Amino acid sequence: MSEQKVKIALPDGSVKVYESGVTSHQIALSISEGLARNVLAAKVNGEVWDASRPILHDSSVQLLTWNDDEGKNTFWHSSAHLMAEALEALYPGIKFGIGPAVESGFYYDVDFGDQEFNASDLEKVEQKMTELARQKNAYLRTEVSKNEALDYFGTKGDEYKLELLADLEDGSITFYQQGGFTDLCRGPHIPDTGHIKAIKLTNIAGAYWRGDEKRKQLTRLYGVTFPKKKELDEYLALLEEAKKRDHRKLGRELELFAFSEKVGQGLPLWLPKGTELREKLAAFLKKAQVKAGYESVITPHIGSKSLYVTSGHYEKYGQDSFKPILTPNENEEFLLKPMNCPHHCEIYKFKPRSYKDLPLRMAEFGTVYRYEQSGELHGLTRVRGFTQDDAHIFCRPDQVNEEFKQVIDLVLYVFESLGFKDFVTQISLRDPENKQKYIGSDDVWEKAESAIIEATSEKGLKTITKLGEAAFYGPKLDFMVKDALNRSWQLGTIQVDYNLPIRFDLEYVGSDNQKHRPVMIHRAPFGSMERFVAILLENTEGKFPLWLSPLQYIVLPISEKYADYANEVDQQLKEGAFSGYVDHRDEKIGRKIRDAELSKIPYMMIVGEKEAASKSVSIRRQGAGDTGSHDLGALLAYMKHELELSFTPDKE
RNA sequence: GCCGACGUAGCUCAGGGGUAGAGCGCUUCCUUGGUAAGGAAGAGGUCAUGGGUUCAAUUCCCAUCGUUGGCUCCA
Repeated sequence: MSEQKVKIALPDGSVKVYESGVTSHQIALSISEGLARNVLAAKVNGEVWDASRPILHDSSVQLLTWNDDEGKNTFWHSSAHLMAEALEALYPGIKFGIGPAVESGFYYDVDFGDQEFNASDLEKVEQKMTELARQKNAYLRTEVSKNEALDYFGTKGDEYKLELLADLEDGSITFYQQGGFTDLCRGPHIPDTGHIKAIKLTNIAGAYWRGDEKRKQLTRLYGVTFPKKKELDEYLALLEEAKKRDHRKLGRELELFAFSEKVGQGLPLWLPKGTELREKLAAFLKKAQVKAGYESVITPHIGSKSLYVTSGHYEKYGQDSFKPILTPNENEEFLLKPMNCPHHCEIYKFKPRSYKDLPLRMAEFGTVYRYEQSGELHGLTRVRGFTQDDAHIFCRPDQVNEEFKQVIDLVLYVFESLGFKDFVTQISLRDPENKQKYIGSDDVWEKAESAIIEATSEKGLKTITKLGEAAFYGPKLDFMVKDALNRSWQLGTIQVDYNLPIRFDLEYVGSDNQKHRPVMIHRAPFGSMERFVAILLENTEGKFPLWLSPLQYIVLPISEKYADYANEVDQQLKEGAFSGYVDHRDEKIGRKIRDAELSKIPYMMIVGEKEAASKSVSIRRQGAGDTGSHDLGALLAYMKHELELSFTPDKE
């Protein structure tokens, strides 16, 4: 093999020979001109490279375009540089933090110094970006020494880049330059700014430098760009669509829940229909829990401060939580409960436990109160008073694995029954750099973490792992679901805890007649009723299956003449345990149908002369239009059948 | 908590230094209509709250409260 040739393996399995030093762009060009125009970067031996970077050795090459996630990523990262260039041109002397691509778009953190910048200036920046993009400036990669780099940003006076440089090793530092802007960056980048055809700067926000709230807050500018104007329009249309699924809007429209300034921030009021929905969800889970061997308990909303001193909650959160409530004369301190586990531990201690009693599975829809920072409150997803579908499993160490796997099954059953298909399972571990955030010894943490890792892998779950996301008393397996705007929320959670049993001195008598320490598994398949309902709303747009829908039917008489028959139908449905009502308004049928459709009621039953005469109803399913006339008795049987099916996943 | 934006009728929103408007909803009347909006009339607002500037503030300024997009946090 000559030194001058390289073998390039392409994803289709073909291998082609090129001159050494060939670029991905040239490879693309050898395939087709159109492809070459669209190539943004290339994956060379698994690493994303600039399309213009010479390939010197035999390699596998995957050309990346806008249709590849990595292509998009590169595109947006380059767009961040373009935005920085525009900003520097408009606001000389500003300093830059970091500017990465994110899930949909990019941002750059900027220190504007004394210069004013607000949302209304974004348009100006967009225009400048468009102007610079049209210049089709190439993104040029240069390798620099650490000293050169320090010198450049020292002269420029950008302390943020200097700080970033401090952590980098000499010999691995690259600059990228396009037009008049040079940035410290490991790349890769798209060939030139000309690819960026549609630009939208979406919002600005404060963001702490290096995510540290003790450090300076920079201005973060978010944006998104596309290679075609049409794609930007589609993206904006998608955002508009997402607004329709906003649970706060749906909660108001469907009269599910509300907030009142007078009651207080983050304290939801459940309206009758929302309560109906929530109670149906709770009943669904309770039924599954009875099958899985859980027992229900009820504990008070407050507990003596000493309970939380024992659990460690007071030490970890006492400063940031609602202050203790005092008895009037004795000044005894009570806390609003932030978690149910301490109460459940006390139930465990009610009497001596034998190894034969375990596992003990204690479930409670327990309402808890936490002082969440005001800036964090968000609709029903982040509130200060909420109800967990909580349970604690007290078991022997040899039972942890089996119990944990059974809980995974329960969570999967719940998710499946409610139609959540796109969820991510996340193993949330302790931050090894920051152990003082947690209680307990390394030894028990290792046991708990490996218990989770083993059980999830035995279940064959595809997981991601995040450090620093554990609870203070133990690691978790979290089930994350996205909202309408693609933001991830933790719903289900399962936690292994060796610590609270020690703190509460929980024991059981083993077969050896010795005292042993049980292990606790904390778990909540919904997470909280509030957040679960919120995410369910965003995922279903409020179009609930029959069994969940707060209103299951509405009877629509053609005119007031058929009111009696409508009432008769209503009565029979009520006797069949369905919830709904008759729309007796003095409106035309078209109007009644429209309103019922918009209220997302699953069954609309239209009754008029024909139906009254034949004891039938004309059925319209929400979203599906007229489905013809049906005998009332047969309909009731069908609806009951539909309910049965709903509780078994994988129907239809 | 921090940075930014916003707060006008039940809802969605327009307006703007001289004490307010639309559509929907609501009430009443007419209409008795067959599968996504029938017609008419009417009621409804201390323009979030508190200060300041001004002859005059809902409008401008400040603060507070609330909402919201992020950041940080999240038992």
